[in-house]
Amino acid sequence: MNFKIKNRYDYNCLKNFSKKRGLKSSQKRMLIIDYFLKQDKHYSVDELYNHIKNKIPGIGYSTVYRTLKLLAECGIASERHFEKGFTRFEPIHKEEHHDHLICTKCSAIIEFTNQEIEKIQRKIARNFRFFVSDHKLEIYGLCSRCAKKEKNQ
Amino acid sequence: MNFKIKNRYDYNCLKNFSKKRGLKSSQKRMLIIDYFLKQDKHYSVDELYNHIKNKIPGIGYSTVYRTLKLLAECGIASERHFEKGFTRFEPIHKEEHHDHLICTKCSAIIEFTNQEIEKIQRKIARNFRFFVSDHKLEIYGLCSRCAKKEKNQ
DNA sequence: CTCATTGCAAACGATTTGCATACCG
DNA sequence: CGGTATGCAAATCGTTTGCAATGAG
Repeated sequence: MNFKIKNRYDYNCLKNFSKKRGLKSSQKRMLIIDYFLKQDKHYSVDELYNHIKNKIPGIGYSTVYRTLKLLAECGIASERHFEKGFTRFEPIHKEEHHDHLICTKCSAIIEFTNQEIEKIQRKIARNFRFFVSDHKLEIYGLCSRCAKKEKNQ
Repeated sequence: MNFKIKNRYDYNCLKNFSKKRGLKSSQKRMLIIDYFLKQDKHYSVDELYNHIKNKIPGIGYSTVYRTLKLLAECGIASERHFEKGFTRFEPIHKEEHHDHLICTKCSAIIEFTNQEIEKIQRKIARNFRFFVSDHKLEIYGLCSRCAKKEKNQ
């Protein structure tokens, strides 16, 4: 098949995971993964499904759902529970951890990285003899655009 | 009625909010709020309902649910979406913001506060011209007890 | 051929709501 | 009395799963 995952790391992850689990490959799944990784956004299953159903005719909701879960399981994507009552998936870029600014008005999501915070978090964890596996920093508020609109009213 | 909310601040919040919305007070609601604030834990609706149904005979799930939503709306409690697919509510103590260490094994939740982090967050927000209203820092991993167990196996 | 993948519809669990009744002011 | 609060059951929403048909190795 011609559908290659751009990132070598992700590709190996998936390959190893598939082997371990005895999974087969499939055209549809690869197309979804390809699209998801290329877009590099914070998709809910619903959003991704709606974006993709034109591009992959006859695709089912469960397939998108199952593919995202799969990516989460093999560590290529991570599940996030921002504000509302549903899950968003985002590609993980192993190189560096990032955190989020989330606009409560327009739902824009801005990513940022900050080494100081990483450092402090490690310090805090040490204090509590806590063995860190992951962390999430989410800053909620208004993005510059929405803040401006708010002011002008 | 004899059921007073200990914290003056919370009490005023609720009073103002009720006035604005034309709400009446009710014995059951006050009992729930009282219990919730006194316990000061991270309850899911389900947990709180189960703890409280012995203490308040005939109490309904929706009442607990509606009361927690109400507290969230008037700013006395905040809704958190930790790991799993349900919501937890925690009392907000206006005095100082705190964050969480969450054990992925036993679900223990440890609270902590750290001024440095607050400072850095404000700095980051400024960089993005982001108007912060709230933030959440969650560190996931193993608490000391679970980490020890893990090691011994 | 064997077994994984898929689409569909139906199950599920958490949350939310409609409605008749109970309660508050 | 007029309108809010409550309990119950039923609706809703996102997520999961069973199953028969399809696809991959």
